[in-house]
Amino acid sequence: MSKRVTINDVAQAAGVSRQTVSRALNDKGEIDAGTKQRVIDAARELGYRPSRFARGLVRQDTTTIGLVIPDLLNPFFTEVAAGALEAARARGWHVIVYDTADSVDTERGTLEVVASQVDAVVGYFSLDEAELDTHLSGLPAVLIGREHRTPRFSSIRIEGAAGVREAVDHLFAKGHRRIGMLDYAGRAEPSIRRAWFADAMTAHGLADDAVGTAVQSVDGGTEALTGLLAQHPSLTAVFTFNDIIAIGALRAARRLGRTVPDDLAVVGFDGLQLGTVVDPALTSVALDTRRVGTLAIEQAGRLLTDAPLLPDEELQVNAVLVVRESA
Amino acid sequence: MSKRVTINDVAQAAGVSRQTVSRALNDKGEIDAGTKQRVIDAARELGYRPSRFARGLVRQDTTTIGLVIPDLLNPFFTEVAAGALEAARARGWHVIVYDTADSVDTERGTLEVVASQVDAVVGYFSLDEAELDTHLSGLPAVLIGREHRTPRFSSIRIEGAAGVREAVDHLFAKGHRRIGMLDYAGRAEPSIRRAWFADAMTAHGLADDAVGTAVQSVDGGTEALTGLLAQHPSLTAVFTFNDIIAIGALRAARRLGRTVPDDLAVVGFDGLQLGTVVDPALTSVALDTRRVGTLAIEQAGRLLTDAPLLPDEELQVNAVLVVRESA
DNA sequence: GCACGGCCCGTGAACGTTCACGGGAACGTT
DNA sequence: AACGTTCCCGTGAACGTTCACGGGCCGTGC
Repeated sequence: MSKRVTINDVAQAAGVSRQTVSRALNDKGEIDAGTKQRVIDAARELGYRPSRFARGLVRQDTTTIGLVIPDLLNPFFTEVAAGALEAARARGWHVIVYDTADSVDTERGTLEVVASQVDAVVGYFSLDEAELDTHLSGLPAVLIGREHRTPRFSSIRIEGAAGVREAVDHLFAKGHRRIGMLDYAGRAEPSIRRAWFADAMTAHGLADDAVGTAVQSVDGGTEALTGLLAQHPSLTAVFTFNDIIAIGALRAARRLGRTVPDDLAVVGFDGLQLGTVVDPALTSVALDTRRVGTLAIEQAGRLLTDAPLLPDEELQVNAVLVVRESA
Repeated sequence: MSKRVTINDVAQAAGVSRQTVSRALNDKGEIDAGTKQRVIDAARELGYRPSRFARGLVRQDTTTIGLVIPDLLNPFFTEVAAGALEAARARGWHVIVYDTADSVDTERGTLEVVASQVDAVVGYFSLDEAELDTHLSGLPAVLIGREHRTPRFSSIRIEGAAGVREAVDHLFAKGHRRIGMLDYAGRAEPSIRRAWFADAMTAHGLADDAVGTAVQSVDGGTEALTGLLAQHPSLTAVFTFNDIIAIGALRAARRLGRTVPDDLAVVGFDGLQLGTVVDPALTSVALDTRRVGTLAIEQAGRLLTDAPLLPDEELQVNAVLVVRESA
């Protein structure tokens, strides 16, 4: 690792001072066209690249955001990340992406280093707020898809009660009376989406007794629906925790000889682009994932400056039913 | 924006010197347990976070890589990005991701700023090497999926001739004689994959005359196959530029009443995970996308240190046929 | 002839942290 | 009593850049 080329090396090579080199390379003006060219040539000749650290130290302008997600290959997080990247690019900000590989330990590890690398952090975290706080040591943070309990944090809420209600309304209107659900198997307690579904069912006076759980994968959805239908053969429709599981359910239905949506209606959650490539296209309670990412970045920006924070009601993304083909 | 809390503020609050604060916060040792705790408390009290710029200036250890891709929502790039993130995490490196939104102007814009933010850059670029060079001003760079012409750059090659040959062999063995192709419509000249296909076809003495082009989307694939089959109804198999287009082709076949693979075999390229969620699962000439990302990061690391670069033959990812259900 | 303004360039200082070094106090050893 | 060790802590310097300021030179106007 040879010695670094500094601005002084360029200055010496061009026969001028530091400041003149700085002026030439930053289009500052107050410099003769001839010497400017001479400096530029010298810089290129020596392979000079300014140190981002030295530059960042004196001008406090560049902002870098950390984006922490459990798994970039999960299409939901991909879409959120894309939204965040777009919003950041519009502001000229930089985004360092951390994939925690669905591991709590990896999450801890990244949190440890993220605090010293970015100006604010945004993302999906699984740790509780107390531990987050100790790891982040005061770093501004925006939690996505999860309520914050302490004023220490800010968060982007996902509100799906109305959307799920819409979905059940839709199924009910189509004549469905036996509707099951495939919940997420990853946590101990039932999900909030499960609660939304229960509310919508009881609102219609329907029995809410056919519920299975699926792990987070297409295969998980396939297995889960197969099991659920074995237990409850009379089901004519099923609502799933998310689109990935729904796509697995689609496959299970086909393998069981049930055509969708005639023999079995399927409604997912998230509204991923992925739902449009399968056949039949997936009906889903859709989230504006791009907006989730955008909001998170926006709020992070507010935290970074003295600008007023986004009001609570804007920090919410509402899911709406998108009817495609599967229901 | 209130004044920044510096290490001196903490030192003053704790009644010690800079250095002692530094020792306490970095677990350096040579410090009394009591004062260490006192410093930590004072730091937390004041909300002190060390400046990454000042720190980076003096210890030259943290490395940051820029990853430039045209579109994170394109599953191929998502997988490459995931591979790169994983490799970077294993090394303790940070990755700033830039999505150029499939726009050459955006690519120019990011190249302009990327040089001053990262230690090396890796990714898919559409600009020619000359322009890349002027924008990057000496920044180490690894080009993915594209040959480098000048020693200025390094690159990761994608070699698919053998894999495509495998695919055609497979189709031939299954009795297919009329095999078409859907090439990429985005560029003026035919793609290299088109050439690989042509070679494989002539090797079997088959006519290579049924070729259409598709834009980069599922819908594009659907339209393109519909058109191709209208022109060449006798086709019994089709090879596509990539999996996205293939999935569109799958849908077109179904709409035309052709069951896959019996009435029409479909073979894609890339081997995306996405190909396993559609039905029938997509047979594809598969790339190890994770390895593409990993290699790029590895080579970037070599460029950054004095370690010897990866030999040419290792900088290549070979596609192999993965037979699933569609052919 | 002199003052003044514009153009071009250089010098000290500052940004906030870590490194290298030195030094005092307490303790034990001879 | 003198000396060496260990433990703990502080001070100058350095990292590489930009900012604020000052100053020389040349041309212009009165």
